[in-house]
Amino acid sequence: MMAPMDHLRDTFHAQGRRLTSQRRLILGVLEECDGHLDAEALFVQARARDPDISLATVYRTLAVLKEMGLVEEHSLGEEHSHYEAVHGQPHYHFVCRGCGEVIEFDAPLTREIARDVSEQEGVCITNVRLHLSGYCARCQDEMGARICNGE
Amino acid sequence: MMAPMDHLRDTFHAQGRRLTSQRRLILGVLEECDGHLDAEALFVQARARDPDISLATVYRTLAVLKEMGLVEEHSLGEEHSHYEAVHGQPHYHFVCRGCGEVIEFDAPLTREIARDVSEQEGVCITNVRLHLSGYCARCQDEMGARICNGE
DNA sequence: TTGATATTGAGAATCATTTGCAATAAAGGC
DNA sequence: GCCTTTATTGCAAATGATTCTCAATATCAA
Repeated sequence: MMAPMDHLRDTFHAQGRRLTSQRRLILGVLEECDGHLDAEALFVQARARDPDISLATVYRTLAVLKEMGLVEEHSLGEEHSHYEAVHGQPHYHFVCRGCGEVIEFDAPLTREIARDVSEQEGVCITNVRLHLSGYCARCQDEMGARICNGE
Repeated sequence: MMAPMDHLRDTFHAQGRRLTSQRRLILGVLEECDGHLDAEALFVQARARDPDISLATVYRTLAVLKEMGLVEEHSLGEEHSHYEAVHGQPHYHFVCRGCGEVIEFDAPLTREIARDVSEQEGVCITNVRLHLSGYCARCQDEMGARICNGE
């Protein structure tokens, strides 16, 4: 049971890669739980459906998917990386320092910034990452709405 | 030989911390070579002046300085962290994927973005990180100015 | 000077991620 | 379908960055 024309397989073949059940699975998990999973969480999810899959394969597959542009890697919480299936619109992240919640948003102004920097510095920009952190509404309540402007 | 009023010492004492020769040294190195050193490079520089200093101390000191707001940590090249002494103006980074050069710039528009997101999502933002990557002018020349909009 | 304790150096420990290698399984040709 | 080639996998060992343990040391207040 697979799509009439197997895009995915073709995408892989176009680069001399093979579409394996593990790769399909990992990409699938990443698309369903569309949040921002780290390698370990992804591994757990994947292993639920294929008990034999290995963590090394998760990492290797993530590297491949990233190289193919199907997945993005984020260094959100400072520590280890999180991965997310690429869907379309560019978007950025806010991470709550309290509870870790991730909020995605778009900010058209970044394109303007990129253009400015590109002109002023003579560089060409292939990637923009904007990462805000602070406290979400809920966490602000819980702590009495103080804080809000220091670090 | 130290400043008439030893600000630094006071800053440390105000937080129940001690100002040691190692801490002074590390902060010094970080301020002189004002680039973006990683822990290892910093360690090498520091050891040139104090052969007994340990890598663990470098990490510990960086953590302390970061906590005190005297130093910022960046995850520039994806891999390991780089550190930079905080001077004043907020600023962001462009990293060349070719040669690794880091260009700093300011972008007042980020404040606008932060304000927007803050309002729309009800969050409070304590930190903004903007990280551009691409190819610097030199690297573009070397590769024939192609590329410039993929990845 | 002295005592209390924050900090250090050295090395072991940890964590995330990568790699070597033999076994396995896609894709292509028959 | 059956074979062949070789990309991919699983496992375990290796790596690299960072953190921790602990006894020894140095800073600072009294």
